[in-house]
Amino acid sequence: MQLYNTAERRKKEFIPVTPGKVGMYVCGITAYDYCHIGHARSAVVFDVLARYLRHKGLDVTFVRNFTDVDDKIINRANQEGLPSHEISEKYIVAFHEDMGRLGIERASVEPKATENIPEMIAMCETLIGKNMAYATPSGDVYYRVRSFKEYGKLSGRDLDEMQAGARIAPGEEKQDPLDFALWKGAKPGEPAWDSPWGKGRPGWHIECSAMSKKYLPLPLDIHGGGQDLIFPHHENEIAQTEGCCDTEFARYWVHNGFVQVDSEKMSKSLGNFKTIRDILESYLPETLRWFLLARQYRSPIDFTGDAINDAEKNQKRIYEAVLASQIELMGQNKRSGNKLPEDVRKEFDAQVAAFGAAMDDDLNTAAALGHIFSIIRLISRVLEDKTLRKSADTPELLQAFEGQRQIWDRVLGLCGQDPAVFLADLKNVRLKRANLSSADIDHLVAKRQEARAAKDFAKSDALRDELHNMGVEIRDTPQGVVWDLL
RNA sequence: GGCGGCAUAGCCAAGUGGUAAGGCAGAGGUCUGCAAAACCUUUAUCUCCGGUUCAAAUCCGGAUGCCGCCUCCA
Repeated sequence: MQLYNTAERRKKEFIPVTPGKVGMYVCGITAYDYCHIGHARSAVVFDVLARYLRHKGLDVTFVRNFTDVDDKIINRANQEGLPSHEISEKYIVAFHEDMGRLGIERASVEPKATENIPEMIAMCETLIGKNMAYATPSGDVYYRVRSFKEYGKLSGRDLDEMQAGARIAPGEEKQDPLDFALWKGAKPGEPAWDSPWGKGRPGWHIECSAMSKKYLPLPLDIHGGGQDLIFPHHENEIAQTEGCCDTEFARYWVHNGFVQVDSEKMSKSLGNFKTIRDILESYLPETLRWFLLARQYRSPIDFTGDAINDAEKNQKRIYEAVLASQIELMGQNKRSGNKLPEDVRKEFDAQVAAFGAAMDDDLNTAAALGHIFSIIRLISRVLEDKTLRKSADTPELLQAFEGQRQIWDRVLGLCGQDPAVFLADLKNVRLKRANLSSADIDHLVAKRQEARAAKDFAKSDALRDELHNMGVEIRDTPQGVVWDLL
């Protein structure tokens, strides 16, 4: 498959270092708040990448860390008057809850920074020994950026141009404005660990270098994260790991694009943060997942009411088709001797192939979803046509469809639920959103049925209009009346 | 100021050299007491200008607009 490598700014064939095995490291969260939709995107993207590589038969070791010691956590702890580890533990639990609902599989290893302090200290010592880092009198350790010749290669930056804008903040003891902290001497009240430089805590960047090196062989096949991490975080990781180990750090740098909300960047100041749990008050988890996969992972995506509603409509139609197909398969309908037209099966196979080609092309889930829809439409067409539906080989086609559905579930985490359950859940969440009750609607529907039975169409149509104004659509089917939300 | 990205129909969104996937919305049709749902049919020359090529949405140059990173951030 082709994968876009940020370091080279192009797609290239993905070839693991060790045939058949993939080592993948993705920067996880700093646990100081509930996860927002941006975290959800990153998690979904790399979840799908891992699932797809496994689907292709590769043995994937997926490491996703937790940063559980950091300024933001300490600030939060001070605000709430709690120890910092209680804050990080709380939000790690919340992370697992939220991501579990979104169908994110657990990583192979989920290390916490605080459980790998000795490895971080060891890396700092090695770098100091190589004269690539230095300790200061107050117990900080800084990386000497000028000592790493290739600094800037991932993000395409030039040290001399960066120099101009860089400054040393008051209180810092850097030898060069561009140097960054590997280890921070402890301030009173902060969590701290013993080190050769006194009590302190690790800098953010060294965590990922130490944990990736500990749990995976170098070079990593894939290192992932959000686009914002390219600089400085990933650039610094490269400097640390390559400076320390004299080996290439990662073969493929994969970065997901940002999520915007109503065309604006999510930020605390704008107050437009959308947490996963907020969204899941009003939408099903799989709908959010569909929304996030409906665009290529590198593009920015805009979270809007229309966009998430679109995702919901799409899923509804697909699950309805799945339901119809399963009913047909379980039924004992008499089969005619006719075969399906050749082009039906041809089209099915072509769309299945196109799905795989899309996934192989830098995980193009947006195109892949398009092909799912083409298959859905084909299946619906067969089920809609009385002759095609009864064809001798229709069950065979529907079985093949079922097989694909299972692949979509396994690879994308979509379309895998029992359709009746999904559609019932969907109806409930939409009722909740519309602030309507099922019982009230049933009552009006029953009244309309009475009028219809009495052939009082004026009254029955009036009731239907009333329901329509409430946002409820009536459908008269051979099996009786059903209603649905608009 | 430095680095990078994007610009495709009313909306969302694929497509990196050979004459524009898919979805939503819209239009027409089948079905229906009338509807609805479903199904069928249908809706674009790709921001602008110039260049390369037999051939460009796709490559190159320029213009305009939007966005991200450069400080914590998925």
